[in-house]
Order: sequence, then C-alpha cells, then structure tokens
Amino acid sequence: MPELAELILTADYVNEIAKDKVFYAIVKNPVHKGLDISQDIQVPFTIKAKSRGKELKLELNSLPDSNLYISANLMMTMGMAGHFKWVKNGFVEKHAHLIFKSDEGCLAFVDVRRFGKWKWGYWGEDRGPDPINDFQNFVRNIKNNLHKRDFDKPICEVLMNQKYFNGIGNYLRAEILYRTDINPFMPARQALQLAPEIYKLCKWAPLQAYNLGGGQLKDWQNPFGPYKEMMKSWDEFMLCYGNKNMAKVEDRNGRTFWYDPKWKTDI
DNA sequence: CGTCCACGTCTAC
DNA sequence: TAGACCTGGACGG
Repeated sequence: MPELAELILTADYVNEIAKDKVFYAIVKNPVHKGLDISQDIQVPFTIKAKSRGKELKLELNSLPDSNLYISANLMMTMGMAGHFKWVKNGFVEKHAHLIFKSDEGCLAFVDVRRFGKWKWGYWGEDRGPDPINDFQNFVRNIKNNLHKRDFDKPICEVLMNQKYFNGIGNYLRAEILYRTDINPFMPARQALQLAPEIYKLCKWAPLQAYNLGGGQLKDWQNPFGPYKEMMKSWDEFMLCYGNKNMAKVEDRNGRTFWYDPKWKTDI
C-alpha cells in the first residue's frame, strides 16, 4: 500500500480538500465488492481525516444545524494503490470506487486494484501504535511483547507485522534495515537488542518519505501532484528498495525483500 | 501476443 | 503457507 508516509499525505490531502466543503451523498461503484454504505448517511456531512499506521479514519459529522446528529468513523485501508482525488463536476475518474459528493465536485477514493477496504468502526485492534505520531507507545508495544514467538522470526519479516510495525511496508523495511549494520535475517528479538536504533529508524524513514512528498512509485499517485523538484532527494532516500545493485529474495510471505548484498540470507 | 511484477491484506486447506 | 483478490505497466519473443 501506500505505507505510513503516504497515509499521512492522504489524510493531509483529504483535510485540505474537505476543510471548506459539505458533502451530501456517498456513492459506491457497483463493480467493487466492498460494503455498500451509500444509504447509511442521509444528511449533509463534513469530512475530517486522520491516519494511524496504514489505516485511515474519515470522521463524518452532520452539520451543527442538522435535525439529525450523525458522527461516524469510516475506517479505510488503501491496499496497494488506493488514493484520494478531487474530481470536478462533469469529469469521471476511472477506478473511483467510493465517491463523496459535494456541490462543487466529488472526493473520490481511486484504487485500480481494489485491494483497499472500508468499514464503520475504529482503529484496528490488531494493529500497533503509529511509529511517527505515537512513538513512545510504538516502542513500548514492541518491548512489552518481545518475549513472544512473533519475534523469533527474522527482523526483515517482523518489520512487516502490523501488530507491532503499523505502517511499515515493503519499501520502508528495506530502507530501515539498510541503514542498520545488522544482518536483516537475524531473529527480530536479537536484532532489536543489538541494534535498538531500528526503533528510531521506524520513525525517521517514514518521516523522510513524508517530507519528500511520499512514494514516487508507479501505482500510487501523490495526491498533491508530481514533486519533480524533489526527485533527486527521493532518489537519495530510496537507496535499497528496487536498486539493481542490491540483493533481493522472496520472503516467507511471498514478498520481495531488498537488502545489502553483503549479508547472507538464512531464508 | 505472453509472462512477470507491483507501496497489502485475508481466508481457506 | 499457498492462493485469492485485481489492474496495468514493463519487457521479451
């Protein structure tokens, strides 16, 4: 998905678009098999967004003068390619699957592969604290659970476990581990004890990516548009993932793990 | 044309 | 721990 950095940018984008707008309907694209929420809100509403790891929360609230009080949280995940886009009246966006209508246009959830999902609720119980916005609890959650079998697995795999590393995805794990000097195939418990800077890197790396305008990767469209002037910096950030000079291996979850070729794999 | 690959979960043997 | 869920871009013949 869009990983931690892109989720924050998505929330920023939704907030920027929606700050002065009133929405009056939700439309679900019938091709999408997800939950049909189009009849759930029958009064005009506002939208505010917040992210936590790889989850996005849209807070939908009725207007102060509404005869019906509504306050609901639409919890979303972006899948591999999900993003939001403002679409002016008279235009149709391909792969728009959830559409929030206002008089001036609509805010569309665009997702080519349809891996993104939504439901009413709250932050996922099985996902850990956000490494950027809630760093203390992020560290605490890991340290409190370090004795568990989950941490017997290689650090490169555990970094993708959303129970502890909410928001870390395939490019971030590569960039984080590339910046430590431990074998990425070492058991996670040992790795975190030998290289405690991993905790800080889990905040630093996504924060860098966020400040650079998010992943310049083909499936994900930066909602703020192309940041061409930032490409040089992005290339300086993305040192490992997708770099032909790096080594790669398919991990036990079927994902390609990119790493420094000086390490020997144990997988 | 075809095959491989992609920033992620899910759920079913 | 495989598939399943999806579309489309890159690249090879």
